[in-house]
Amino acid sequence: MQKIRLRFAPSPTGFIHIGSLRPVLFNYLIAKSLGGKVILRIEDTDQARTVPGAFENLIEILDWLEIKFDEGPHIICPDRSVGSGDFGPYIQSQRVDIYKKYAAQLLKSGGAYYCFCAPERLQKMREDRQAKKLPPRYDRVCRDLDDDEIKKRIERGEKYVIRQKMPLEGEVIVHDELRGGIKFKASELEDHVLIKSDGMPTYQFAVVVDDHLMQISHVVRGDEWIPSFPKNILLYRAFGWEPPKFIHTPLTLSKDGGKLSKRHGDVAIEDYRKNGYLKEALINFCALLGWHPKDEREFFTLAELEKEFKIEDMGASPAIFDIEKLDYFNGYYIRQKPLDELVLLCKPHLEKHLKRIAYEGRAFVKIASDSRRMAEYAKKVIALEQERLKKLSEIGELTEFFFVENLEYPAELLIWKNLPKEKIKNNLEQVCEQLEKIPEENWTNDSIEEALMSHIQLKGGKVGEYLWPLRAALTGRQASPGPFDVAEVLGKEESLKRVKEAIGKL
RNA sequence: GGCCCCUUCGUCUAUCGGUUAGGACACAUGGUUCUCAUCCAUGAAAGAGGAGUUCGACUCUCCUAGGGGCUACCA
Repeated sequence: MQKIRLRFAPSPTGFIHIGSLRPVLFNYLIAKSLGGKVILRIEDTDQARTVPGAFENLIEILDWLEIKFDEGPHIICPDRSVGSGDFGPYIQSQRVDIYKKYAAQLLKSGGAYYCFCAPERLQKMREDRQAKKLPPRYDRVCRDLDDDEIKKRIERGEKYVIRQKMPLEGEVIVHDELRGGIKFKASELEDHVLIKSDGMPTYQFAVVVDDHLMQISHVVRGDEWIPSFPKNILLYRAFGWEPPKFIHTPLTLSKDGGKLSKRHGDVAIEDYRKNGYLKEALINFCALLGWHPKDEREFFTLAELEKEFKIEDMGASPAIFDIEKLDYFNGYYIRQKPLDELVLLCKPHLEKHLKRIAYEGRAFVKIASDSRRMAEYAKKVIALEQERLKKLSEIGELTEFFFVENLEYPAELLIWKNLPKEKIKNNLEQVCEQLEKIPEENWTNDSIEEALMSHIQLKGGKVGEYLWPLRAALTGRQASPGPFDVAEVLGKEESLKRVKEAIGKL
């Protein structure tokens, strides 16, 4: 039986697009669920588009997602997700000799031919044909050059490419695991370039050679490749190779149904990480785009997906990237996080925000400027906001009032349901009195709650008449965690200070 | 223009010829010791259109429409 081997084959042309998450993930999940291997191959045959650092970037982000590869380019750091393997090199620019060898084989068997047409001529030819509403395909002028002429022109130093020789008639039926047979007329196919004039292979040629040599069993790639699918299959046939199974994943579209582009928000996976999305959320969300389990569960960890993923449960229709659902998953996974882990995750975001506050020259509360107690304090603060966080990046803005000393808010914020100012003021004074009575060592949310609630009951007042002004005084906000929790974290001294400030405003 | 892919609530989707068309996000309403959030309950919300096949079609076939992709010596 054939071994299960899948590959992810990105081009190092920049960041990894969020739309590529689906092909990577599905490659990985199919391999894992079938007990196979995943290979990382770098497709850098377009030298002009290759950008420095993109490769490292790629590794870094894949690593972050915890998508590990069994084989791939050897890189220095051994702990990283990419090791090496027996089918290298895994970087296409290092495999040109291999492509040349196979191109020569095809030339000899008549599956390919030399073409000396100048790019300028081709350009013009395409324009002419387009003007005549003809498909702008290569006009095959070099298809039947005789051997002597070819030899002469090569000796003369003319530049050439090698083109694949397509059948002139008949049809090619290719098979996609998701869609079944797809029919193409051979006459619609172009004699496309296999080897460019700089000696580099085109994608079309390199994938076929590499996938065969690397013994890939399933090709999972975006469905933008379907149009060139028959050319790939014809190449396999020309070589007499057995093609792997093909699965074309549907595209991920933007909210308005178009291509996902910068105009609609972030497109790089890296940006999502920067903005406080958890990999768990990204993976869970993405897995459900085009895959669905037999039952109605919807929360899946990577490990669970590795076990449960099935090709049969995949769909072929395109999906819209709905950031609101991603946010929901993100909030869910943030709530699930153990506090210590969450603190670690929030740390860079919080620090960034506090740095900005400091830069603006605003004063911090005592505890926040005490580096010894700060960590413990921040942890308590984060605990209070955990269930309110949708993105890690929100932590700074959300918890600012815990750190800055002078809250700025209008006096009206303290008013609860049109109650007169005097009444609110009086209530806050009562609250203040009650809080004063709680000893420092007994300053916990429970005892604060008990003290205040029994007082309110005694007075026969409505809870909101006391608690809303208290909370507003402590936080300076419309919305926040509850007043007892906030008071406990703030400490007795700071809490009383804020209540008194509020009284002063009224 | 040509070729190809796709089409169930606004969104992600379940249904593999017979269902009150199910779930989730978002939305609305109510409840949970003040607000927000969480959590719970409830509600509104869908088979693009037209022909067939069939006792019966969301499900199969065809046509139309809409959306998307490809059409390079880019991937």
